[in-house]
Amino acid sequence: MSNHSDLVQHLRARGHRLTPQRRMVLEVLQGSDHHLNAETIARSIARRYPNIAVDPATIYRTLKWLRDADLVSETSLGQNHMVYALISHHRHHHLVCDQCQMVVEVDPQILEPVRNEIERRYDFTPRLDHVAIFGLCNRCRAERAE
Amino acid sequence: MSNHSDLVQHLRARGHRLTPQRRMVLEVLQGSDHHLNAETIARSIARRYPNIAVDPATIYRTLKWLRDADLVSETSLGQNHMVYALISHHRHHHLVCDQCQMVVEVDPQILEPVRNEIERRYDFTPRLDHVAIFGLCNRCRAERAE
DNA sequence: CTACATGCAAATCCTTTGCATCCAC
DNA sequence: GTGGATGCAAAGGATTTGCATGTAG
Repeated sequence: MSNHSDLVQHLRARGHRLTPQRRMVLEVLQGSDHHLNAETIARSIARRYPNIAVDPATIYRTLKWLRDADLVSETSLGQNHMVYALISHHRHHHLVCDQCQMVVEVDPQILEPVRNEIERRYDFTPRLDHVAIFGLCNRCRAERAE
Repeated sequence: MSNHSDLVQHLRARGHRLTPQRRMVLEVLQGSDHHLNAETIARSIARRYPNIAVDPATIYRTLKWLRDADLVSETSLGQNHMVYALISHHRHHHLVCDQCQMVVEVDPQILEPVRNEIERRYDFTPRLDHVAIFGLCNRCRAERAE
């Protein structure tokens, strides 16, 4: 389920109302393969439809609605805002630099051994879909070494 | 370096000024082995010293100062606030159940392979001192299966 | 003494909410 | 037609900042 009409159908089938605003937010999320915050989504819509402005409150309400429908992930990358992405997109984790806030996407495979260990040793099912790992990037590490 | 006077010495040696407020924040952080947010720290101080109130702005400034001195970690656990903890050599990770909030402590060794991979493949130094992994515990998983 | 830390209040940023109006179904 | 969605403005919570005052060194 990755294209627009599939998603629309899925939502309709669950009795959700499909407004132009909701379609536009979905469209932006589908057009991006990385995480977006509410403001970025609003700007994307404004750029694509220069004569339309969707209210921030509506963006936020739409995102919560999509999150509650399990279609969108809501993640904190340690910045002062949440970021959102369609769940149907490939899993990926993030390295976030404590100092310069740079974000690097990480091969999801890297956490598979951890998943297995946690399931085996602790009988716990970890939700490792979007994990943020904080630390220092190479540039900032070098900078500090001085 | 885990007791109060050691920390104080360390900071003094670096030319930092040690005020009563800073000592109190340090004291609270040393008295807790889990992550605290600014408000909780303020309340702890108020409880311990009923006639003193440290301004929130001072708490935040102190925490940034300790973070910049690499004595305290500043982490986002996906809530709307940051949490802080002394960077100690006693690492511990936690499994947190999304449903029943149960918390289990996890062998820190479990993340060592991840640390190595991240350092090797991404030239990034992860700060894996207090990682929270969310998911479902065995009880809640069984409950959902019904 | 002096540079730096504090308290206080106001400002900021992201996000949520109340309410009248609007529109998808 | 009607319940749910929108826009607007105002409220909210966490955090930051400006500035006068206080104090650690």
